[in-house]
Amino acid sequence: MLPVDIMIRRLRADTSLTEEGIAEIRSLPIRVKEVRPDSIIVREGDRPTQCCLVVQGFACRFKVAENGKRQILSFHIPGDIPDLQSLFLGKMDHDLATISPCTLGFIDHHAIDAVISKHASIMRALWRETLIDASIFREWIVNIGVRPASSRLAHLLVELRERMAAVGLTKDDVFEFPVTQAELAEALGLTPVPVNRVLQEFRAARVLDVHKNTVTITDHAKVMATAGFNDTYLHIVRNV
Amino acid sequence: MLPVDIMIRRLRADTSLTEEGIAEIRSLPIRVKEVRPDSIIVREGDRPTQCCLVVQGFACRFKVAENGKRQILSFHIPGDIPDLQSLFLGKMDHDLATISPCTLGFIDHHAIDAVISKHASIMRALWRETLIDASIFREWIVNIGVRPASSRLAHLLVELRERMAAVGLTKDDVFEFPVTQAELAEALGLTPVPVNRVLQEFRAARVLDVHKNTVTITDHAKVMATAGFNDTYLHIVRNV
DNA sequence: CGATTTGTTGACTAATATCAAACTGTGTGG
DNA sequence: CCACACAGTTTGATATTAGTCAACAAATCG
Repeated sequence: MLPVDIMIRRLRADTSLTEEGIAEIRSLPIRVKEVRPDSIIVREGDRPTQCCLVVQGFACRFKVAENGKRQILSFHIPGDIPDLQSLFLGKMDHDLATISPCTLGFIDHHAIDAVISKHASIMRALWRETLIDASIFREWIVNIGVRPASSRLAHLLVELRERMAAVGLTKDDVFEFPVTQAELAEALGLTPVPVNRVLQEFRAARVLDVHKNTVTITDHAKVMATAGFNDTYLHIVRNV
Repeated sequence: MLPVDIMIRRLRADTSLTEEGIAEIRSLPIRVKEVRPDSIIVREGDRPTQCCLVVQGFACRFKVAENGKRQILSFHIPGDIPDLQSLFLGKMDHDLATISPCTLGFIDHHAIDAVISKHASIMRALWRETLIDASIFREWIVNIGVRPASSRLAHLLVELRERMAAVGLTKDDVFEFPVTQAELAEALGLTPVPVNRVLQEFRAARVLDVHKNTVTITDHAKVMATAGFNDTYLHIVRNV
């Protein structure tokens, strides 16, 4: 599979994308790079001239607050373009980093500019991606704002399951998740101790298991109920 | 001032917007409506065919979680188009409501579609607005995730001050803020009791005062420090 | 195989939530 | 103009959740 294929697999969910548009995306020049885990890709304050496509592996965006605490803002899986917003927001307001070893594809802003000017269907599909990105942030605000620790964790894991499934990266209810408990804590507005305790409860109750970089959802109904999960916010279009 | 002027005042911050584009925006058909406080404008699950411009007053977006708790996702001030995302995300994933009495302007999706297809500069300016919206969500995740109650409150109020200032709605360090303590709590992932206590501390320390729908920032330096505020995420372009 | 990171555990603390009541201010109708 | 109603704010007491600290165990990596 070519690097660009994962991007197309994602964008195809947007039915307004034409075959001509897809062909155009295929012609985008992408510089592929292998990157070690825990490497910073773009830093707060940078003015990127390119966007980064996650081809393989996990990445995340984060901010470090004035009190030194790090907040993870999002996890990114293959098919995501986590810094697409840099196309129109000159300066990065947060960092982008790898979590696991990653294959990344870099696409110049001016190349993207050229295809969106030429093909309204691509413009729409990419704009839509940034809107879904925002929708996920909203759900994270709800998650951190009003849900107790166990629901937060369940919600995050179900969200990842759904997003991984949408690009074909799940096997039933098992998916790769190379994220430490400390990172989970930073994403959920918790500390590692309660994260560990909730994970153990889930394991003991045979609800789900996070082990060896892999999430296994055992009791699907229970996880969804604990999470209070409603997938509307992911705006996933199922091609029926 | 025409309803559309507040929108233009906002979009002018985006320097890529041409005079021709501004003329085009002026020609957009806008249906103006006066709306009572605490009215729902669009509901989760709706499929809007129009966008809503806040001309006067305060609005907010929120979600109600499965446990019945309401999380306010954003506050909206004149010049904002809080449901602009509905242009490309068919179904609303949250509610939009007024907080104070509001003047709202409704613009049909197809009218917006028409101007963005015709004028790339308008497309960019509007896309950019949705990206700033997302950037503010990110900062809210940080705010709720890692900051203590007093910083959260200070941060929210400074953000509003900056955004109000950007559309000329502040008078020195005083601005209108018709939001109850209970609503503040819902926006900050807190409950009304600690919100009240923090506000009293700020008042006693002559740092800031929230009274009669008005925020008065008394000790600017102290508020900024307490908030750990860095305005990068607002992506405000100052026309020097 | 030792070094380092990650996960686990227990005891204790701190922050915020919860509950319930009282108070204040504002607007309304008699 | 006053009494009342109502929304919003303030207060105190207590409960609960999650944080902190520190030590150890297990897994992973060169």
